[in-house]
Amino acid sequence: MTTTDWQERLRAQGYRLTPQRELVLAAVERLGHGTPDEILHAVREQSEAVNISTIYRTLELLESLGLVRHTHLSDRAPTYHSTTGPDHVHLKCRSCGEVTEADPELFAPMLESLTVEHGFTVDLGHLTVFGLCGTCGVRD
Amino acid sequence: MTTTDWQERLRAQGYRLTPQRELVLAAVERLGHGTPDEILHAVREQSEAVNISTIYRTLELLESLGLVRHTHLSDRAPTYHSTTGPDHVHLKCRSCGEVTEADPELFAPMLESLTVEHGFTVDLGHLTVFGLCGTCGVRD
DNA sequence: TTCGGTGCAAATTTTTTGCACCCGC
DNA sequence: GCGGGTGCAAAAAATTTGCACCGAA
Repeated sequence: MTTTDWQERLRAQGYRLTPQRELVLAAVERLGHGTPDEILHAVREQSEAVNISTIYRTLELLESLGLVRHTHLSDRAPTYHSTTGPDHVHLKCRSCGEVTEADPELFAPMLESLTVEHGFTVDLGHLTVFGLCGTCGVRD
Repeated sequence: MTTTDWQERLRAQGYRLTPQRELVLAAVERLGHGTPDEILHAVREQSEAVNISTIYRTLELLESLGLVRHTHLSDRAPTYHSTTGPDHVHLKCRSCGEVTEADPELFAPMLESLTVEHGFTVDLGHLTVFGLCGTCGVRD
């Protein structure tokens, strides 16, 4: 593979392209979504270790470049996911822990209402909706 | 004030009514919403200190009783709020940090869509929507 | 009197920082 | 070679836990 767009963008802003940065981004894309610690382990499976501090620093950089984003899929840890592919909103089941991705289109009425009622512009990419999935939520 | 409903419910489940538990609940109601640390300081203003471990343990208990709930108003800390008063969804401005409360009614179409499309039952009380408030979001 | 609850301190867990050395450009 | 980037270890934060003592019922 030749130089990609993001790699050029990285350099255009004075940053350097390092193997660690490539590994972390690749790991996030492979995982779908993961916490810093999960990303660390994913990177290790693929190659030699990258230090956890570098994971944190790299995720911060990648997020500032818009290559990854984070949301909170658990009460305790930030979860990063790649911005490659279509936007989506995360649905997290409180019972089984399953994470599904919903079409942002479903949230259009909400965005409209919040704009009209509160002048509020929603950041859908960061949104995670907690609740019960179809399997866990069945009653009677 | 005489014995309230929650106090009886507490005892009905074998728990004891302690001054710490009353202080923590009062602090949460007074603050509107706050992190464990903010609640600790709020309690201290009102009376003698309560240990931070007790704050954590008490919030967990109060949440299991349904007297308080938590959501995530910042990337890092859980924020507790009392369930007294009407339900509401939190809107958090990424720019100025302001937190506003939105009418759950505005989210009805979203709840409906997620039920239909994913069989997903939303927990609105835990929801916090990030974005830009009317003041910060104005462009041009 | 009996346990559940609290304070305290130590242990964990998660994230951030300082700094010497390394390597991309 | 220069200056940003990384590894390492120590520092900070944020929670959790073990345990002896206290006090609500």
